[in-house]
Amino acid sequence: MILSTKGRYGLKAAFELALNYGGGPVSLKTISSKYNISENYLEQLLAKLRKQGFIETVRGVNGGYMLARKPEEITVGMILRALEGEMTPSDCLSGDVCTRESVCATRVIFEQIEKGINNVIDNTYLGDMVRQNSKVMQEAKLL
Amino acid sequence: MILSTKGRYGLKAAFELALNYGGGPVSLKTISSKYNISENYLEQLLAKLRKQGFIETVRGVNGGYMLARKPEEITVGMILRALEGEMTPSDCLSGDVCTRESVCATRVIFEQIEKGINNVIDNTYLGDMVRQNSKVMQEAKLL
DNA sequence: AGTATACCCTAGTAAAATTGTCAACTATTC
DNA sequence: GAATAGTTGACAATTTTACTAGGGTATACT
Repeated sequence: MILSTKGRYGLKAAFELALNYGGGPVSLKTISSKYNISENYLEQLLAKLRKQGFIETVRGVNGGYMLARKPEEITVGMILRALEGEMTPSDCLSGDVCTRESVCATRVIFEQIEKGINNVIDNTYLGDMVRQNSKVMQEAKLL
Repeated sequence: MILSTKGRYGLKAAFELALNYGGGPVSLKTISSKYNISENYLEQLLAKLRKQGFIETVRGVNGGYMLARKPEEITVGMILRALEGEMTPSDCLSGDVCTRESVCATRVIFEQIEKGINNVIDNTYLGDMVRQNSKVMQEAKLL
């Protein structure tokens, strides 16, 4: 599995906040019970997103989490990288040693895989996900 | 890191065998010293590739490993999957539970990431890597 | 003021994955 | 039969993952 629960849970939570964008804070309990994720664990993931400026919090009664920016300004890649670290298939792309000589050919592959992934996650915004979702929900209603 | 050393080392070894395709077996020692990989560890990776029919072995003096098929018939994806298992970003794509309702939107992303990766690894053959490599080596010579 | 709610932060931890190592064994060649 | 080379299974160190536990702090409401 390429993504750990960090990325998967965190993206779900971020999406939930995007769904509720503009409607006040959403509590941890609400999210964790809706997606069936451990409350304390999710809290740690959301803390990471907060420290990196993607979400804001309101403490106290009726408090909770909310996106710090518009859903149209946050990409899936930003969320995943904040939680999982850089999405690179090989450290040989992180500019270390690379003895060249034949290794190069595998390096090219790693670069292409990386591009393939980035192409998706850097071009999809939380706002896109919300739109996509409402479309799916509408279609479901027609059945 | 998306790929563990299994996939990275294994792909390098497979590439080395592709380079030597048609020229008799290559010993474990040769590969492991060239790429600076633990001999015993690489052995386990090559065993996986052998059990899945991608490489063949010759025991005894002058023995070693060789591709079981032409480099033009083996994709990077075959090698990576043999070593790493299915390349999926989320188990929700492996047809388990998926409670629907909003989760769907994240599922769509996971599918797209998967497609992005597969598009690269299933369309690149070891033969392509060999050609790419000889091109790079030629250019290097000109300098 | 007091209490309940909800986020904040740190530490610990069991299980799994990763990344190997070791050693005895079998097959082949010279 | 000695040297080379792959085969196999057991084991082990380290790291990561996925949590759990629990005390602290801010806010709202009565």
